[in-house]
Amino acid sequence: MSIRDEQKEQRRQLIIDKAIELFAKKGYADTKIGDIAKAADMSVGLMFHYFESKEELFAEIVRSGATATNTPLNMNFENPFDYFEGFLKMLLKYACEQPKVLYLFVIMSQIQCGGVPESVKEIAAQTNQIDQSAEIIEAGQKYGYFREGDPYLLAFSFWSSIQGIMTHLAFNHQLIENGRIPEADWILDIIRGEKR
Amino acid sequence: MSIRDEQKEQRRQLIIDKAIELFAKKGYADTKIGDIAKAADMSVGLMFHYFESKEELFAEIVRSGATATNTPLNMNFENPFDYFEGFLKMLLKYACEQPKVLYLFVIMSQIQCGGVPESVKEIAAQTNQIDQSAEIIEAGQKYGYFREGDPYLLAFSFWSSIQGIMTHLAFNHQLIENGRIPEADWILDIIRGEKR
DNA sequence: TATAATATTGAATATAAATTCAATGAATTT
DNA sequence: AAATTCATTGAATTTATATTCAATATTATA
Repeated sequence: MSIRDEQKEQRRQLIIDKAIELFAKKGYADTKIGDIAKAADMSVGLMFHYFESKEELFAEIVRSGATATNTPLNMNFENPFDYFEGFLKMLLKYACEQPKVLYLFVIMSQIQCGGVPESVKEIAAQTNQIDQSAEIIEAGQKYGYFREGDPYLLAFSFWSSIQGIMTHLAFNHQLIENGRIPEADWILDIIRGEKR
Repeated sequence: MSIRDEQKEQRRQLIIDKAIELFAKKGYADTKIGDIAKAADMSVGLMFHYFESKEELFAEIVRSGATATNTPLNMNFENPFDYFEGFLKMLLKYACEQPKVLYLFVIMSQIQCGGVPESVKEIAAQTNQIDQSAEIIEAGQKYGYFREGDPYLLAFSFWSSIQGIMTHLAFNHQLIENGRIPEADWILDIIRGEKR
């Protein structure tokens, strides 16, 4: 790759990093291209040299967010409850090691909000954690791995709590600066069944 | 009140009702004045005869939402955990009796989203359930009424779950058409301490 | 019925933000 | 160093909506 290509790549990455921070803090609708340009210290017009549109920039971020929030999925588990337990632990570890992941998590949790283009909502819908979790919970309830109740609501509650933690950590960075991974086992009690 | 005043009031209420439904379904940013006008079967221009602006219409709805979601607060309780238990039960009963409350709940949960004017966020901030609950939880943890853990996160999780239920009910009306109030005691386990 | 007040419309205007573009500067290649 | 390609800017354009307004219809009051 030529020097110019490398610099272009770095510049793109700079824009993406600044955009991630702004989108996480203010949401898609309230983050103006001008805000991102200012944060990346360049003119508004130049943004369009690097990205086709605000929507496409956001879409790229959401794609990487979908990957990041699914990363812990590549793991083995004995039973479905252990799967959630392992997922949660890995997620927290991963997020604390790479604070950018925290921002991505916040962004992913905002996608169903107003002002977000339909095309981006579709990207996120493909990796919808809640629906996937609800299926696993429904199947596991028969064996007592999970408590009784509407599987969708249990999954929703579980993921909302994770998002709450992630958002909390994202904007209270001092909580993880010592490298300790926050305690969050209580989240598992939301779904825990009597066999667990 | 004159006939005209009454009709004006009814027309305002019609707009508000249609707007509540649309705001709940699509969010503030994605609901255009034209959408509301169409739903209320009137011209866009006429909307401004009844409401100063889209923002003011929304603000009025949010104000009524703040009242509605706080209504169950007027009650007695023995200890702080019972307070949450009673609140939850009353809320569910109230919401199922008046389905409009469900929409208001959905709207209240969207206010921190992007595209919502600052002035409206401030209205909602005044009745912030999470912060209020966090204080109660923190105080009650000393006596074992609530589980250990970050009080803010516990409160966040508790309220997220309630919002999940409310949203679920709002858009799956058949779940309450038989008049039965849905079972949701598991939400209390999120915050329950060993003394409860 | 005549007059005044209010309701309603559709077209014109305002606004804010994204996007395009022509011109310029800087770097790379020949 | 001349020519070519890419980076950058700031100003002009577009676009999508909210908002205003002059004109008209409807209803209430005298």
